[in-house]
Amino acid sequence: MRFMTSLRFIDAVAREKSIRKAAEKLAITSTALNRRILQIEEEIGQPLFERLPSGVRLNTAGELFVQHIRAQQAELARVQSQIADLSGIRRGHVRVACGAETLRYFLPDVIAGYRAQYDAVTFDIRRQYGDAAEAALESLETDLALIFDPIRSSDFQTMAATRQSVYCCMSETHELAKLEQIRLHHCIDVPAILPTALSGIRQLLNVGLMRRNIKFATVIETDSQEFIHNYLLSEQVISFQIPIGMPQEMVKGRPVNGMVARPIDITDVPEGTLHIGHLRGRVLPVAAAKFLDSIVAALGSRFPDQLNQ
Amino acid sequence: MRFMTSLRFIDAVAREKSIRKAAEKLAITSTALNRRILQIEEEIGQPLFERLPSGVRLNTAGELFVQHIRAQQAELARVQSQIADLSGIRRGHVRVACGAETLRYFLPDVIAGYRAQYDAVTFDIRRQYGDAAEAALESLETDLALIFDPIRSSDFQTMAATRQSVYCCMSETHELAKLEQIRLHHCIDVPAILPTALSGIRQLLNVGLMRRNIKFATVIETDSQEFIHNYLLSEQVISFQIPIGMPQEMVKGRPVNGMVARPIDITDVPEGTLHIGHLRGRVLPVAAAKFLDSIVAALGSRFPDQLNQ
DNA sequence: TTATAGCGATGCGTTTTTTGCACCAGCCGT
DNA sequence: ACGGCTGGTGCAAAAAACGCATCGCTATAA
Repeated sequence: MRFMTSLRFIDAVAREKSIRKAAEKLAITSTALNRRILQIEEEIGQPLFERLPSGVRLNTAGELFVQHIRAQQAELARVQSQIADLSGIRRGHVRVACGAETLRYFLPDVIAGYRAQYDAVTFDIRRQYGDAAEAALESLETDLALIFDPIRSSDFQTMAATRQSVYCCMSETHELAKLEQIRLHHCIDVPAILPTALSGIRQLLNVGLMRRNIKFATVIETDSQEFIHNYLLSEQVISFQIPIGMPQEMVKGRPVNGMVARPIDITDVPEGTLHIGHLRGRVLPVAAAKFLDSIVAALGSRFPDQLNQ
Repeated sequence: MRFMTSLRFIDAVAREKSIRKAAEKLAITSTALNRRILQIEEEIGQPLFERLPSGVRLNTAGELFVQHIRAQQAELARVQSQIADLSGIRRGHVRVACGAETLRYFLPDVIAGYRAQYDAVTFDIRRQYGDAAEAALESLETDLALIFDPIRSSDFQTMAATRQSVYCCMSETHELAKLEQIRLHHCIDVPAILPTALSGIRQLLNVGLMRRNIKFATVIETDSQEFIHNYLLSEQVISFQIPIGMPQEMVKGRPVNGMVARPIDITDVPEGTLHIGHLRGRVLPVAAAKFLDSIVAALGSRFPDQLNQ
């Protein structure tokens, strides 16, 4: 969009906090970028950036203006999506921020189903922890967020939510696999591989550990679900997951690829809530809104009991 | 604002429904304008205008896009106003649509008082009947509207309102001036000069006339309050006005410049309501918001009893 | 029917704007 | 004091926007 160029440039400089760095990313020279900024500042009537020896920084006016730019970009995307929508072929781009839990099975399924119907829609999927996802919503970098507890910002508007209890995952040959249900005290001194402290699952576990005054024998802490998944097959360790992060067969207690899941007593580890939503007050582009519908529908068919809307 | 040029151009073409006419207004050639439009259409990916032999007309996509442009312009104005505001000197531009009633004494007073404090704020005052004023709000051509009954659109958000009863105005030598209060039947066969049927006052009068089955001896119908005002001194006719359209002395019954006002019994002609407000859901520019405060304050001091907020 | 006037679209030469290169001045950490 | 970084500026080249003349089309009038 030609007429957005100068605005995009300002946004880029605000993000990079440096004209030269932004220029590099934008594939133009710093002089051209510099002059565009000076021109806009002149039109506004006052500077938008503070000039520091090490770069630039938004001043208050710039803060306001950049906020406007981002809102404007999101609005334009929405209108474009709306326009594309009425030509029959649904086009568009949907940006989703989500935790690792939904990334493995749930989102690929939903997206594949959606794209089977509307293949002109493209996606941008970012794995982000709750607070970062909320920040991305507010800066309009993303349209939708799937956040597993907790929600901090009041600007997050939940469109659907489902209660999820924590399961213990392990090789089917693991000792604990013989139990139908796991209590936390079973896990004492059992080697465990845990997600990082930012993860919602980890925070729920911490609640239980604090309550029972138990410590895990944490052998590995990682933010990679991929790694956890693979490591379970290599060593007799336990890990933790919520139903949406597992194949449906596995939730039912049956082994999948040599691994099984056993529910943890919810008196030990409380349930958490997976929230699906967007920035409060925002009108989503058509494609994003329809995709949100798909997510809600998929959630409803997977967890018919726990769904809150 | 440089980056808004193409968007302004499209807005202009949409309004003029003709590229050549719009080009003339914008002081460029039709070819330049035509090419800008073709370029934007290409970027959008589909035409925004239908080409007719007699000009152009927005198609559905164009409708959506122009709507976005106008919202964007209003937003930009708001942000600019907000930015100017934090530099201390309050700058800005306020656009007001109002009926003739408030145009004579009320608005000049309020604006003069406001500008005494903030002389960098400029105004655009348009006299418009209620429905046109509401349309101007919706197309974002105006920020505030002062509408004397009735309000039709649910998109009008009333920020203050005051009840106004109709007065009969005439030369102080007129026979009816001897009465303290006028009943409609007093006016039978008395030559009268009336505002047009679109005026709120006229509509209230019509209610009374219908109810009592009375007809005025309408000698002149005009939309010019100026004319009415001057004509009252030239011939023994009556006219009608609401308190906000008269000097405060006159409302109290005392003659001003050889003219007097007498209240009409409200059982004959019902009271009307003067609404002050803006488009629902809109965030006003700082200057407009502050000016709205001024209006509400002025209304409160003039009509302390009837003010509703 | 032809003639005409008005509309948007297009080719081409000209003007204006934007860009890139080279360089300057200022600040910081070494 | 110095090298390396920052944003800002003069000048020439490249790119975009513009205006003129003209085309094809359609509706209206003669």
